[in-house]
Amino acid sequence: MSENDKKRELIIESAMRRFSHFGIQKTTMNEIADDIAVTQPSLYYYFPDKTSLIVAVIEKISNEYFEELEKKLKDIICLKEVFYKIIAFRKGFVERYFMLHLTDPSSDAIIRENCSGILNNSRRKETDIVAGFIKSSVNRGELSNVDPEKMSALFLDSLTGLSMWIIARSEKKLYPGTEQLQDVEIRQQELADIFLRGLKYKGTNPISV
Amino acid sequence: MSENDKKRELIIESAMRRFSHFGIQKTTMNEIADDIAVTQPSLYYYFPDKTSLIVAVIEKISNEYFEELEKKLKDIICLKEVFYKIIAFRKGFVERYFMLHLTDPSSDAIIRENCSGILNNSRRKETDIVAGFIKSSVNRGELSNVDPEKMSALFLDSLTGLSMWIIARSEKKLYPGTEQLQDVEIRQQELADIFLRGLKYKGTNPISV
DNA sequence: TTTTTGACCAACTTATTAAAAAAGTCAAAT
DNA sequence: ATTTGACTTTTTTAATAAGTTGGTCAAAAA
Repeated sequence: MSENDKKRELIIESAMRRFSHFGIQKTTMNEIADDIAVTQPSLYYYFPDKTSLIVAVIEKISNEYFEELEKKLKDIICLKEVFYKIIAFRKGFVERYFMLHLTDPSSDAIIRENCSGILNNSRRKETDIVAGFIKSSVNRGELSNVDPEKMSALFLDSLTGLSMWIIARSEKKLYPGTEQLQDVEIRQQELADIFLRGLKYKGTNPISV
Repeated sequence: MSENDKKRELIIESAMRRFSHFGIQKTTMNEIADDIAVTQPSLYYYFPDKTSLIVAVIEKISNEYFEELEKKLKDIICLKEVFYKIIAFRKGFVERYFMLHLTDPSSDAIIRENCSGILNNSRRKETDIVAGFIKSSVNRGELSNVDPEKMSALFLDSLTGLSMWIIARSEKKLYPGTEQLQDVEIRQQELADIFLRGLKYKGTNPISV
């Protein structure tokens, strides 16, 4: 890694810290420059504008997400364990990066407009990962013959939606409280259980599908 | 119904029309007064302030919701049919009252602050209704022994969350488009199917619960 | 050549205020 | 009991001035 790249990283890391603590709007290029003891114009040597720095940060966060997630899921095959690990991991991620409002409809327009591609890719990637586990489970004969991609997307979107809705319903605060996040995790686990077990029919299926 | 009550109703109906078309903020008491050909002070004879009119409107909408919903669900016992009817009904409801942003975290503060009780009650009531159907289904031996209240709340919250998330992910417009609402319905139906059938295990359950 | 910086400008926010519009009141009329 | 004209108060909106931030550039430093 060249000196140049190192400095770039330093800038991104400082921006990441400030963005995730104060939010993007409340972070100035000068503050980031001060953090790493250079003047503000130096930043513009590495990033043409603030937007591209934001994009770089979101990209790094996305990479970090999958790096850590894949580490967590390594050597796991049990689908229930996979689901629960993802839920727990997402909780930690929300705690860390809530201020970025990455899944929030009322997020900064700048994120929606410049990072939708990254976020869409992330969603697709996570869907693919979970789909892989579902597929394995199907192949092992544990699950009925379902469309892994579709089920995966439905599961993950339902998790995200459930989280959004629970947090939206709670008193609007700057950060979701510990109990709220706890509640989100529990309800998401319940939903995971439904996905795994469903409302099992006894005997033959009385409801035509 | 007294003359007084009739006029009250007239006011509420006009407010309902304007609120659901233009939104609460963009509707003035004068416009409502004009609609029913009285002067603005007359409204204040029936409602002490705008807030109480808003509350009355939300209350009426909530009542209308359950009245129509219970009509739709009358004589239905098949749980799948119940789920699908609710999903279709909610779609129509979102179309009609989207401008009120009743489930939106970025909704008018006035709604959050004054109508949270009504909205919480509505949520509880709908949960109870669905729980009743689930209970019946359990009693008929169609479903395994689940907690109907819990399952009902989980199902409905997941539906709402999924809807929020799909609409949030789409291009932010004034109104969600027809295709988006269509997509929401389809995904919600898929989720309903999961709740009904789950990812069925073949043979004995290999995943400990 | 690569990187950094002081000095600068332009674009965007925030604060302030004035004007307009809305909410809300009340005594008198119906 | 209900409605209204005339009114006051509160809230929004519009305009604009002051300050901040994003962004540029030629020259200096490494």
